[in-house]
Amino acid sequence: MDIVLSKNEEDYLKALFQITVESNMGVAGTNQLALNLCVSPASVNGMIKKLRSKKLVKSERYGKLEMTSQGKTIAIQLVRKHRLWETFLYQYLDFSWDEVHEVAEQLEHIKSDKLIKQLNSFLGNPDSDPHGDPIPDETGNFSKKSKKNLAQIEEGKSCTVVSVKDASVAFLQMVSKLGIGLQTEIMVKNHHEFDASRTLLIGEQEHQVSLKFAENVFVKERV
Amino acid sequence: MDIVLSKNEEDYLKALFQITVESNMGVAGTNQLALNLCVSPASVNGMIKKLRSKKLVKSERYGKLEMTSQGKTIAIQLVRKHRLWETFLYQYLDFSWDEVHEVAEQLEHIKSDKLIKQLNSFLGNPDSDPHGDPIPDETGNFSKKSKKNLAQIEEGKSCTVVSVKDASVAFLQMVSKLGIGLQTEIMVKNHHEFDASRTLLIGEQEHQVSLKFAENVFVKERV
DNA sequence: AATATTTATTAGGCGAACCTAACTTATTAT
DNA sequence: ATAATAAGTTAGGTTCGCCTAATAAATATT
Repeated sequence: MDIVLSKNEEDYLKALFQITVESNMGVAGTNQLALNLCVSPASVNGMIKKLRSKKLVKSERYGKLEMTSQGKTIAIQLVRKHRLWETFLYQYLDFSWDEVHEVAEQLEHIKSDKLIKQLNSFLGNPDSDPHGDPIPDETGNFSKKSKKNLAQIEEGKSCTVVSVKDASVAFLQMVSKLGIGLQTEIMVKNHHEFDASRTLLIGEQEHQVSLKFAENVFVKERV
Repeated sequence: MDIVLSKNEEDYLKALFQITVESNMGVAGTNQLALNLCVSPASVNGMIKKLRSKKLVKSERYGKLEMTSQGKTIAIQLVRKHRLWETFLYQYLDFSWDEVHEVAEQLEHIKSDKLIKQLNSFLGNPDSDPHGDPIPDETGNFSKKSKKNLAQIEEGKSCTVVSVKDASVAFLQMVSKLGIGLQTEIMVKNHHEFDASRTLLIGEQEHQVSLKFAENVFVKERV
């Protein structure tokens, strides 16, 4: 019943899942996956052949790659493990936002159902990781995405910066000039009707930012 | 500076360390190691060749296997990681005494110095694992062995059973008849001068056991 | 000392996962 | 429609860790 996959097989499934979800047609190409995994297209081809025979990927020769529901289930559980571990590292072991990923990448391959079940309850059934990304439950359901952009935060509420959209140098310069970094706490004082701009309270300082700016900053609401 | 070893190389070092320590001459044979790792002598030979070239094992062709101090250091750090993880699983994730090993066997191969440093402080710098075995510190020092046999426990002190010596059926039957199992708490009420026998308080019941019996039960002192 | 036995090593192969180079099929542009 | 480009596949080769079978060295026995 319980299929045992190698670390590599798992990595392929996870990457494939990510790509297929992003390309919202649920498909991906060989080269795309190769690029993502820093591996040659030939290697991908071989692995896909194997995953196909294990009924985790469905696709015909020369056709686009698509995952079976079983393949997706496995990938989602890997995401779950990854994000639970990130949460643990962040909350209990004093890892910073940007350090968690690398270690979680290793931890997610540990094989033990009990481990992940217990880790989950130890963490109090969290529904999002330190980056604000949602943690799917045991059955694979992502509740609601708890990662929001700054523009979605209501007046009077506070939030913590978890990431910024990869954007122009100008944007990043502006970000740092405002004193915004990862973990920065921001209180949204006002929404202004006229131009949808926002007044933010960052530390002791008030700043006025445009809607466009706010949409490029990702935050996690304070609970 | 920091040598990166494969999971297999690490497993060989750990097993070799265990064997060489047990054979208190600090040496081991190829076949012995092969037996321990459930692998053919030929495989061991190949790996030893590699470890030798990495200066982790010192031994000449056809000679007994011996570890270099660097090899030992690495092995001890693996033991440290293993036991810290066991402690974590046991104390925080509700794993039982006999479930921890298998998962710790996987977790000990995670590469991250910070992880183990933080895990250690999270656990409060423990000096022994749930089996009562000592946890070496960052520099590789085993403080004192905190695993004791029941006969070493002073009058009036309490302890918890962590293991029993592999022994005769008769002994094991006696153990279970007294209501002793893993995790059982035992209070040592008296040492009797006459025959060195002990009076134990197990739960509500008092029992009289011989010195020989007490020496075959391993316990961890209550802190 | 000569032989037998145990222990260590080499030789030759297999599977997983990687690579490069060459090829085929599909798509796009002229 | 045909040629050029992009995308997917195959072939042949590498490394790592494993195997079995055959050999060489060390140790034990007569």
